[in-house]
Amino acid sequence: MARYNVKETEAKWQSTWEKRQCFAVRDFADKPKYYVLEMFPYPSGRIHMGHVRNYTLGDVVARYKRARGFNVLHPMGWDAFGLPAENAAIANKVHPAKWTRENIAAMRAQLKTMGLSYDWEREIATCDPDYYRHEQKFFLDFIKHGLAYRKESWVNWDPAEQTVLANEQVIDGRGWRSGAPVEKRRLSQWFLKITAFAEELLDGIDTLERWPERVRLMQANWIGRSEGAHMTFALTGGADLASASLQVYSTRPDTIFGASFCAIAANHPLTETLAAHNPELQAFVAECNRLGTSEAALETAEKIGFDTGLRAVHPFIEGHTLPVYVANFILMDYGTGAIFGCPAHDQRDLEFARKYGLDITPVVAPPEADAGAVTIGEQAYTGGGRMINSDFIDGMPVEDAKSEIIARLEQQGLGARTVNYRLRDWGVSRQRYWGCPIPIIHCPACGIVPVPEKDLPVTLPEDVSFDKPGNPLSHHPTWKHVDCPACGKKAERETDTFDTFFESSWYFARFCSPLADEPFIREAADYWMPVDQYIGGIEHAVLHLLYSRFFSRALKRCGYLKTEEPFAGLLTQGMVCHETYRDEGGRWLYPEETVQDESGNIVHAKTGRPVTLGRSEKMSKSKFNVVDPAKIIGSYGADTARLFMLSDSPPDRDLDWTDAGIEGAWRYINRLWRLVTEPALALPDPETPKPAEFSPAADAVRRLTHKTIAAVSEDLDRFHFNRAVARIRELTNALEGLKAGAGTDWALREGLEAATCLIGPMMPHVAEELWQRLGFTALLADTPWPEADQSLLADENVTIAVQVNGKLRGTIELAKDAAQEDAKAAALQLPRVREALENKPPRKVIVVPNRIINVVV
RNA sequence: GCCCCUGUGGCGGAAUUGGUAGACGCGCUGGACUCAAAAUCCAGUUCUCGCAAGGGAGUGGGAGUUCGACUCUCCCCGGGGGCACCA
Repeated sequence: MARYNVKETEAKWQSTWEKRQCFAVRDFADKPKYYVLEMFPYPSGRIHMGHVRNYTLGDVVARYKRARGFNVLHPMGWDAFGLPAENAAIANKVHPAKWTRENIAAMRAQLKTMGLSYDWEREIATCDPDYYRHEQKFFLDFIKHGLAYRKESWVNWDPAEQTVLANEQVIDGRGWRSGAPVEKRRLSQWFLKITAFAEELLDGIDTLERWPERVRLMQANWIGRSEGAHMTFALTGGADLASASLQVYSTRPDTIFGASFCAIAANHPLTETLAAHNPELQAFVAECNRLGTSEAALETAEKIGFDTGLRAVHPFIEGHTLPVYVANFILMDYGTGAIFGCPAHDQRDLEFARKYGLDITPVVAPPEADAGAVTIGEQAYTGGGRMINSDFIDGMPVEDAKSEIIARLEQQGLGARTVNYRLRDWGVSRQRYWGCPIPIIHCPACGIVPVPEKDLPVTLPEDVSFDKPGNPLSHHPTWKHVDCPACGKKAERETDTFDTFFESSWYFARFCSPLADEPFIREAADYWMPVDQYIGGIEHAVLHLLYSRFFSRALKRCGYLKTEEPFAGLLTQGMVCHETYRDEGGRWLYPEETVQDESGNIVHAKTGRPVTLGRSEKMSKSKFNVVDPAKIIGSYGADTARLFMLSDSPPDRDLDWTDAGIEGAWRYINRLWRLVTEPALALPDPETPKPAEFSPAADAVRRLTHKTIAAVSEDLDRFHFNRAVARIRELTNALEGLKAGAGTDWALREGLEAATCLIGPMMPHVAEELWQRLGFTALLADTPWPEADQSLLADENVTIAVQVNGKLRGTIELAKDAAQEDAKAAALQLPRVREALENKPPRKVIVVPNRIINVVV
């Protein structure tokens, strides 16, 4: 029999599935719906191993659920706007649209070689005006509903990408893609009011039971809810500011009697007012801006302040005022950008107070401390206890004191209980060409004028030049010049485009009706949403996943959808890693550049110089450790790559790529192939009736077959793909060992059918081929999942472990559910148990039915 | 600094949730087939003492609960990740 021909077989079944439209899905059916989605790719031009892993996981789920009788939606599309297209345009003089289209075509072809069960009729690309015109409409709706607004503010400017970034896109003070240190700039920008849903987004996390705990935690931390109070201090000391007041936010209003100063941010409005005629303060503010808030800067930066000369009036101590500083450690965009400092109970305030010689008054006595002898050394005390030195709240526990202070503030009209969030609104303006144009016109007379709906979409001009730095849209000779829709006079288009996360925040809902004129066909969206299982990388734990949760709520408020949580289940896959090599100078080397010398050391192939084998790291071009999926699929086939991706690690853990692992997967495919095409026993026809008798060996194999069906089903339900593979291999091993005997040929056939069905979602091509060779005319892709025969799941006999004092001393075979007394007697008869007992009766015998017996001597 | 995850053979990983630790795979060792190699097949493979039968140790380290702990509790150590002048 011929060797398994991968190329021919995989191509054959891919075209058969396509011809028969096996995976085209219709809205609505008697069957329950199941929507499985993998995070759609950016069309970089080539798939990488991360894609292979992601789409393999999704495809196993899709094919499995389909076999289990679900109406499965499994679509694919392209997150097609983004900076790499513009960079390619600058570097290679190719238009971003052309570059993107070509990349999509190349990647689609590559994905098709993987044998993925997508409904390609639902394919979408976000750079298509038929896609992005809808988000222009959404944006106009958001403005109407108060969910989008424009404001001038300090923003994160990425000097490398020449654009603004959202807070979520700044990692350790650097741009998330460029890695360039982010600068602060003051710009007028569009924002989406994600903060309007802060509470809902936080509460909603509790309903996401099928999300990984750590993603839920990361989102909760990002939203960052805290409870405290706003309080207002009257200001004195500045002639023209006599009537002004200062609002601060504190989570510790209870410590107000320990307050010794107030501090405001360098970019606080009050600071700006004061600095207007104060060059010294201007210099100080410049210094603060220069230092920035990057991690490195913060670790070394000293807390510095500038005494404004203003005094803040203490709300509860008659005649007492506090100095007001501008301080570098106060953030304008958290709380109110102003605080009162209580040095005894806040580490930052303590450091600041020490530097400027301010009072340090303890007002909380730790539970174990003597109230009279509380002193503060190097560490501020942030724990609980009872209030001291605090007038009317003396003696109260901290929590009661908070309530009491807030009550008094409210009585006096000086403050209120407040919930504060770390979350800030999502800045969506980008100074880039390759994105969705923001449908706004700036009119000198009318101001900001939304593009009327009848004029949508605002499409990107094709004839752009990337010769000049900056946004080609602003350089375009005609595009931005329009008449104001309101007054008809000359006006200018907004030249900013949306953050590309805008596109990925709703594509999952678009897949429900991808060709519709309107954004969503309501019935289709209501039927398919939410996504039952979403699969992708952990790197989007906050960014994309939080934006999408917000977007669903915003679209609901605007009347488009009813779903609040777009993703009911989330699987975050681990990275694909590969070993790395470096030469003596620490430069990365390709694995091919290294060889083993006679003594087994790894050396440079050309120079013979020593090479160090680094740890396995995420595949990346810069580390020279990338393996191209196209090469693997080309030589071993998609099934091999898929099996390896599934069998070596659980999906949420990092996966180590090894050539040996791929070889192992390839070997297994060939074993299975031989087992079906050259069986040791002649296989009966599919319709052959079940024999009346089975030899013990045949019976054992049948039991294993049905146990495997049950166990693999459960494994797939829980995404334990590596265990599922192990179990199917176990079954294969047993089938290989089957010798002639009563009913063995029938049992072999039954086992082979089961193994083929069970491995089908993971290795669809070879399974489809084997299914045909087993004599079936229907496609495996259309075949229902096998059912385990319940009567074969339970064993007749069980092996019971026998321990003496917790140590294994032997096993006994007994009928299942044998009487405890019999089991005990049998255990005590074991020679090694009798030895241990030395003719004395045991002190105690613990019998766990069908499992273990422990004799205590 | 705070929060989370994680630690099991030479390696990736299993272990019915407190009941025979190491399934399955990789690698390695020996053997068969072959002129030879590849492929394939068979046997073995946690460590340690022993010719063997068998004994001892063993899930990062230490204590504890239990007849029995990879699993539960407490302390410590290593690795990874998230957040971070957040008032």
